[in-house]
Amino acid sequence: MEEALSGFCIKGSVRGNGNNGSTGTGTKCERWNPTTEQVKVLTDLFRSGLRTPSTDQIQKISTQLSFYGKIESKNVFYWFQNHKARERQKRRKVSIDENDLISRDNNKITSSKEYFEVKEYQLERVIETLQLFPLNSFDETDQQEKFIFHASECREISTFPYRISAPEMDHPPLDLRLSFL
Amino acid sequence: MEEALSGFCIKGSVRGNGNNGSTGTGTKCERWNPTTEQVKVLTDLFRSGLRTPSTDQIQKISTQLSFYGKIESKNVFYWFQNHKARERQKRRKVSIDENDLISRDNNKITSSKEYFEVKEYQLERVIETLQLFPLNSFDETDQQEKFIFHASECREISTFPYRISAPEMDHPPLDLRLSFL
DNA sequence: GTATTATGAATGAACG
DNA sequence: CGTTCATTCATAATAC
Repeated sequence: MEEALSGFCIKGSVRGNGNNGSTGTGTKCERWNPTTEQVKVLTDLFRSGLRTPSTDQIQKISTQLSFYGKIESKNVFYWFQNHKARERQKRRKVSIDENDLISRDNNKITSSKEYFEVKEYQLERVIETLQLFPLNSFDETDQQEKFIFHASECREISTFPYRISAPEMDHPPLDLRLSFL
Repeated sequence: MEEALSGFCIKGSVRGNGNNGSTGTGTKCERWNPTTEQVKVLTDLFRSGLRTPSTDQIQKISTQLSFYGKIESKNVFYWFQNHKARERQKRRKVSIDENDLISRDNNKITSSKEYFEVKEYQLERVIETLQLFPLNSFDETDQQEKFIFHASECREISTFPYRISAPEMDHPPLDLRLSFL
């Protein structure tokens, strides 16, 4: 793969007050580019029910996939994270889109336009072909679906959950003379 | 100060009062997007040893950082939580990726691939005399903001956000027999 | 060559 | 606190 050495990320953070510091670092960060075989294996694993592989699993997968090309554990990690997230995202969108037609009488919403992938079937936990992980590989219980509807937006937490009133003092005296502290 | 070079960041980050005014169901409350300065200050505080700021400190920090842009106490709180957690995670897992490749040939590959490892900024010097705004008298001089500043450019962070602590035996048989492939 | 899409990577927010 | 979710950013790949 040729290197189009032009990849310098510009995180143009435009803000009212923002003054982007110097970002003139042409750091070339190359991201992992999975091979076809790697993607295939990962996809199969995913379809087999693996959603959130453990560290151990990730390492094993990474090791195996390294045979097909350069890869790191983090790539596997991210891959699963993204894949899972995007599947949900897609399902959610479809669901919302079809939300008008659905009737409470039939819970089958297979009329989605993208159900090809969305359906994904309820992977059963019996994947003999993937004996790689004898452990609780598929304990994700993704079907649980977690009804975190969050109002679709984002919860506006007025009082955020931190209550550090306790004299934790896990940090040194910290002179923190920040002129304000 | 030159202006933000990039015209990107289309994410209409209205940093007003969360009033996006998105027509329709646009009740989207965006998440905090720290400015470069804010990140810098927070990073400095963290590097100075602050790990779990008290409520009071959070308040003060937030107040000060609000000068650079919209920010809330909860943002500061979360920032420290995330930063601390991720630092730890990164450190726990380092180069297990190579661990497998380098077979037990007693041949330590140390610079063959991009499987770099942790940046290893073992600072954590707990500077008691921290100054929030390092005008120029910041104690440390070495590890300034080489790579830890992953907010404005290509972050070449190698480690990934999940812990791997398993002593991990060499490399077991690995029954990844995806025969169906 | 430019616009769009797909997706790797990053991180704020929040859960358990 | 460690882990997970959701959203966003950046870029390789691809369409136009």
